[in-house]
Amino acid sequence: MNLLNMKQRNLRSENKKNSNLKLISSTIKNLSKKGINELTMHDVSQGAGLSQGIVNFHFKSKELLLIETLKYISNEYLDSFQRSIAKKGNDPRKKIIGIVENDFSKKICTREKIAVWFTFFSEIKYKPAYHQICKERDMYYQSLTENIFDELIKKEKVKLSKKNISRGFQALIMGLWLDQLEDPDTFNRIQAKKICFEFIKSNFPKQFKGMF
Amino acid sequence: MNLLNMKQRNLRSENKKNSNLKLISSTIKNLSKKGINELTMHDVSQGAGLSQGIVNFHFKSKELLLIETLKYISNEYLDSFQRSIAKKGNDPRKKIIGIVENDFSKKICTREKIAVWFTFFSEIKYKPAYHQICKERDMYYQSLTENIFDELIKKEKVKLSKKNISRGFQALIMGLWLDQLEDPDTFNRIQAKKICFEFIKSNFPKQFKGMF
DNA sequence: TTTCTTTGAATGAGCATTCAACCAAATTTC
DNA sequence: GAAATTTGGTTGAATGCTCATTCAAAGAAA
Repeated sequence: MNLLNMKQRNLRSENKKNSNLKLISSTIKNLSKKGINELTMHDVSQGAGLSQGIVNFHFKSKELLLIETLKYISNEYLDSFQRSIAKKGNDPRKKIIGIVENDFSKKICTREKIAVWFTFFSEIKYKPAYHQICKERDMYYQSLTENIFDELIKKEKVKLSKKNISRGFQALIMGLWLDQLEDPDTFNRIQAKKICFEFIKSNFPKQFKGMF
Repeated sequence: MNLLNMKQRNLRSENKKNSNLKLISSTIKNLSKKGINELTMHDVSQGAGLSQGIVNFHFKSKELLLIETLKYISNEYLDSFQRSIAKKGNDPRKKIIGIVENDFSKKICTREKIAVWFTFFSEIKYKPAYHQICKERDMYYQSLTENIFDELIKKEKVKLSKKNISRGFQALIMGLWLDQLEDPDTFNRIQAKKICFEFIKSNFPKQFKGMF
C-alpha cells in the first residue's frame, strides 16, 4: 500500500464520515425544532441534503441514529467540559468557576442543545441505551466535581459531604438548564451563572469572599 | 328543576367525569411505562377498561388528551404543594421545610410521576400549550417561595436576592427530580431532601443552626 | 322519545424500512 | 497507465405496518 493508495482510501472513508456527521447534525437541528415525536427520517435526510433511504444505510435504523446522536452530543459536552478545567492549574476555585462558565457558555447553553438533552433525558426510563449513556456522562462529571469539592472542603476546613455538594451542584445546573427551556425570555444564562456562583459561595464563604 | 332531576343529571355527568378520570389515569400510567413516543390510543382506552374510539369522543384528539393530562398532574401537584404550606403558621422555616418534604414525599416523588413530568418538560419548546401550563405552575411556585425566602432573608439579616435564591431552590429540586430518573438505584428522595436542607442551611445558617 | 355515551370495525394517512438500479471510487489486470 | 472489475455509497419509488380518527349502530339515561 503506497501513499497514493492511502489517500484514495481516505477519500472514501472521509466521505462516509462526512455523511454520518451531516446526518447527525441534521438530526440535532431537527430534534431541536420539532422534538422526537415529529422527527421523521425524511426530515433528517432532507436536512443533510441526502436522499430518503440513506439513514438506514448508515445507521441501520432510526433508533440507532438517535443513539449515535446522543453519543455525539455527549462527547461534545465532555470535550468542552474537560477543556474548561484543563489549564486552570491546581486552584480548585478556578476549576469550579471554569465548569460553571462552560455549562452556561454561549456554545453549550443554547436553547436548541438543551432541548435535545431533555428530549433524551425524558426517555431515559424507557430506553436502556439512553440511560447508560446519560449515566456514564453523569458519573464522570460527578467524580470530577467531587474531587474539586473535596479540595475546597479541606481548604475551607468545613464539614461538608463532597458527594452531596457535588450532586447538589450538578442538580442545580440541570434545573437551571431546564429554566432556559421554560423561561427563555425572562431568564438567561448570565443569571443562571450568578446563581451557581452564589451556591458555591454560600458553601465556601471564606474562599470566595469578595469574588463574583 | 326538582331534586330528582338534579340527581339524575348528576348520575350521567358523574359517569362522564368518571370516564375522563379513568382515561387520564390510564394515560399517566401508560406514559410512565412507555413514554410519549410509544403511547397509543389503544393503550389508553384499554387501560381505562373502555373501547377504542372513546378517547376521541371525550377529548377530541390525542393531543388534547395529553394537554388535559398535563393539567391534571399540574393541579394535583399544586394541591399537594398548597397543603404542604397551609397550617404551618407564620414560621417561614416551617413553610420551606414543608415544601421540601412535599416535593420529595412518597406521593409526589415517584419515578413514574417524575417520568411523566419530564415527558412534558421535554416538549415545552414545541407545544405552546405545554409551555403555558408549565410556566404558570412555575410562576405560582416561584412567587410563593419568593415570599417565604424574603421573610427568611429579613430574619437572617443578610443580603441575598429572593429571586435568585428562589430560582436556585426550584432548579435544585428539578435537578434532583431528574436524578431520580437517572439514578434510582444509588440515589433516593431521602438523600435529595437532605441536599435541599443543606442548600437552605448554607444560605440561612443562623436560622437553621442545629437543625436537620 | 330524545339525548348522551359507548362500542369496535373500517378507513386512510403517515412513516420507517427495503431494495433494485445507478454511479463513483478503488483496485486489479494486462 | 489504460481498461476491466470490484467495492462502496446513494437514490427514490415501492412496500407494508402502525396507528389516530371516524362513524354507524347499539345501549343507557333522562
